[in-house]
Amino acid sequence: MSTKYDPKETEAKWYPYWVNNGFFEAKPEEEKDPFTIVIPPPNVTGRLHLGHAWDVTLQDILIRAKRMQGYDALWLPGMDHAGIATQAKVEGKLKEGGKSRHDLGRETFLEKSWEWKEEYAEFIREQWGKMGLSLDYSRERFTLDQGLSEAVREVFVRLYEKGLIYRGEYIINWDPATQTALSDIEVEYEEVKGALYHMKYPLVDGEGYIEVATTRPETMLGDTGVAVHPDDERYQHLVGKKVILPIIGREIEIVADEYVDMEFGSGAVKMTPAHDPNDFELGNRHQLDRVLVLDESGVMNENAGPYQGLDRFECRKQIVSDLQNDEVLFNIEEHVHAVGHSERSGAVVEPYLSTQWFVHMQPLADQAIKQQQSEDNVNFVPDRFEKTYLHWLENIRDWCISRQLWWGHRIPAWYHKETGELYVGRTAPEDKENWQQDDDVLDTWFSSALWPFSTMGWPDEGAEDFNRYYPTNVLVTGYDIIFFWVSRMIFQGIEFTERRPFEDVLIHGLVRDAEGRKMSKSLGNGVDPMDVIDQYGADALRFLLATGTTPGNDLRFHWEKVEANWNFGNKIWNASRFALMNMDGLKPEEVDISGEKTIADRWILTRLQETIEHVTRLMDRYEFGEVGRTLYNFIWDDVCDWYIEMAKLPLYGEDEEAKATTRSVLAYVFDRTMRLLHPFMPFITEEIWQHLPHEGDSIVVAAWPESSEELKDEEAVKDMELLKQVIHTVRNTRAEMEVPPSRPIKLQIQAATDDTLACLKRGEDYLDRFCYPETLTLDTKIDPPEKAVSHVLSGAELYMPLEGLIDVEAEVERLRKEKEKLDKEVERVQKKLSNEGFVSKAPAHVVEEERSKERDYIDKREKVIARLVDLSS
RNA sequence: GUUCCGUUAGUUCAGUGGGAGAACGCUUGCUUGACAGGCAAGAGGUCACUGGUUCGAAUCCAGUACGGAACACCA
Repeated sequence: MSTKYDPKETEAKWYPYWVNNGFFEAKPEEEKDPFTIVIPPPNVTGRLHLGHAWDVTLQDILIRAKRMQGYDALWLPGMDHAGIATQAKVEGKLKEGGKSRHDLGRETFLEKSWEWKEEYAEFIREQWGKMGLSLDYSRERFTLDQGLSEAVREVFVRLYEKGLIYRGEYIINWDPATQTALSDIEVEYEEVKGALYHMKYPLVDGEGYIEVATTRPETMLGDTGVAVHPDDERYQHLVGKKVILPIIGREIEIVADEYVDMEFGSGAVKMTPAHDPNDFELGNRHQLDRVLVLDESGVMNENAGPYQGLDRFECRKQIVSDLQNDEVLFNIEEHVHAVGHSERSGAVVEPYLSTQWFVHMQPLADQAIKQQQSEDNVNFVPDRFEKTYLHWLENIRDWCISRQLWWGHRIPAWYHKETGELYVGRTAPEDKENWQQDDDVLDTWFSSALWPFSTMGWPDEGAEDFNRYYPTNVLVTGYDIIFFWVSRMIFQGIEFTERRPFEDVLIHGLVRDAEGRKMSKSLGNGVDPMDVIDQYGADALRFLLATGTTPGNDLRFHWEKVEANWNFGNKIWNASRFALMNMDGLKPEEVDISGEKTIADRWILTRLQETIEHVTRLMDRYEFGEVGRTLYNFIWDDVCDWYIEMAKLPLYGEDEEAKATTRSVLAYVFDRTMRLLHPFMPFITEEIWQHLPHEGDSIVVAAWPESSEELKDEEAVKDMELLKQVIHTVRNTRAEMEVPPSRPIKLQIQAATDDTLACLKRGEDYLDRFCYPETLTLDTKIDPPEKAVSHVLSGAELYMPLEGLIDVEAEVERLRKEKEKLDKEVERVQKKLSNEGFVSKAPAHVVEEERSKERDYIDKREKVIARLVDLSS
């Protein structure tokens, strides 16, 4: 074994071994309770980023721990076809060859898209492998698989038959770049410095004009009315009259509606029912015409009169300039407002009148809210995200689900070629030559909403996996997709399986760069997890991601932190090397810790039991950061810095029996520790575990450690406390007085009681090894030597005669300071204890603790004072 | 505008009603038979501010300031 840990070699070795042996496969036939997680399916568009890496690391930790804890653990992998994103990529590739999807035709384009999918799916699997994920590949799914597509059709048809899916002409969010409709949540609003353009529309009867304002002047071409508030005295006399729309010359009516805010602007609003959702509704109430002035690519159409053929932004410039010349537009005011952009293409989204398919959300949302109020609610971790979720449901709006794309689930609706009759069904009508299927596909999220059950065989409710593994136990995802995905899985799960699709939702944040900025392509500050793995290994990356934060919070990525975690791996590696070198081919059946053990043996075994308990408890509460810290400190501080150093005594000694026991303890402790750490750092723990005396084929399927009361030893813990204190004090004194270990000192320790003396005697060998004394005197009564440095510990006094080195004055000064410190402590404790409220109201054990501190401080102070008297005499 | 989150050591973050913690960085000393990517010993904090509850508040409550997020927006 090399003195440096090389993750590359180790990590490449174990993953194929795990997969080929089927360790990750769920086994429904086994007499175990199932535990299920479905992966949030990544888009097949490309590389996994650090956000994915974080998400899957948390899931892998959970599923590995549960597998070891004896569950039939299923972690189901899969990918999402990602309609818009993938189609855009494939189209981009075609464009390089100077072609559009229309040149290819629907079928050929889909063939190309499937090729893309196969290529990238393999790429993603490779990345999963590098991360070390314990996914059950035998159950891998893709949202466009036959089974999942069947589920999509089933859901569509059932919702349609229930009246919860409808088709109609409404204002939707239109992305002119990708030329498809979007749902409300696929639009991101950004504050933009724009302008408010004030215009005058002249009255038909020539009696002046009415003033209106807009942020999108080009839409005026589609105006079909002007609205004022019915109570607005300025305009009451104008209601019912008509104005002439400049440029177009259309006569449009002034209507009264309570929607209008009298305080804003002039109190009169131009109405563009084909290009604004509010205007659309208001237009319905007043039977206003709907005039579309834009085509699907964002270019002005034939209704735009002289502006036909101009791009929408070009048109805006032009129209502003023209209207200014005509003095229709008389004022331009700076105005900051939120402009919607397509989440995918980044293009400015147009509210656009269009015929689309929608899900009627209210009944589904009501069901989900009701479920959340019941005992079988979804447990959000941290729970504050439940509020986010409920707030969204309570303000639900209908979901536009049709997309003008080819890559996706085609809407199972057919129109009769002659009669135009609509048919919705699981399969095409029998006389399908007379019918034309709807060209559109469904929103990608429509299929991912079914993911927890469509992947398990639903709608076949007799499917084995569906019955065994659904509902799933926990879903892990980022807070940024609660609306997109989590909430939709919940309401669809309730509607179609009558159950919540998962018990818990573990929410994490975003990975940010070292400065706290979001990682983005435009900033170029993204970090590729595969680069991190290449440099430091997957274990280091995983440990960083698992321990970097608390649930729900964002995580900053620092390379230094990855490096620190690599160091941790290296530390484990070297500690294990030490253990293995001393184990000398110990066989599993030879591991025997029943013999007589040293203080260090008993102490480390106690610490191990505490660590097992603590880690197990924290895992169930998803406190991975705390687990990580607990293991880090146990391994580095307790095992490496103390236990290994102490174990060297018997290991390098002559007592074969003691040696054998310590070897066994080493084997025992390392085995349990590797298992506890395995979910976090699967590769290095497997590598080491395989070298240790072990039974079984892999640590992946080894049992989770259980703590044992019999191995806890309070006496050893007490002994260690005192010994560590003594050793620390001596080291400290040596460092301060600049006495190197090579220069032995006389060390005298006076124990306050026989018990303490016995304890020191038990640990004499350790004191000998760690304090480098020339002579070591232990007694209950010691004559303080002259010119010695002294330290008062709880229960013992330490004397180190340092002739020639000690400066009596400095020593007196140090002791004075020590006394002052103790004075303050005594004062503080006594103040607390003299407070009647404290003594009567605080819990008894807290009061007793303070009393015991008081005794200890007073005792120490007396001894310091006595020492001062000695030195000054 | 509503809701939520954050403010703790130089930096990144834990903690959470009973005397402030880790990692990294910094200082000093060590080629101690696993590891110098190591070991040992240190320095470093009015836990943002103001009130309140409590015997006791960094921790709970209210407000303020600053930073961030989500949702909703009046053309």
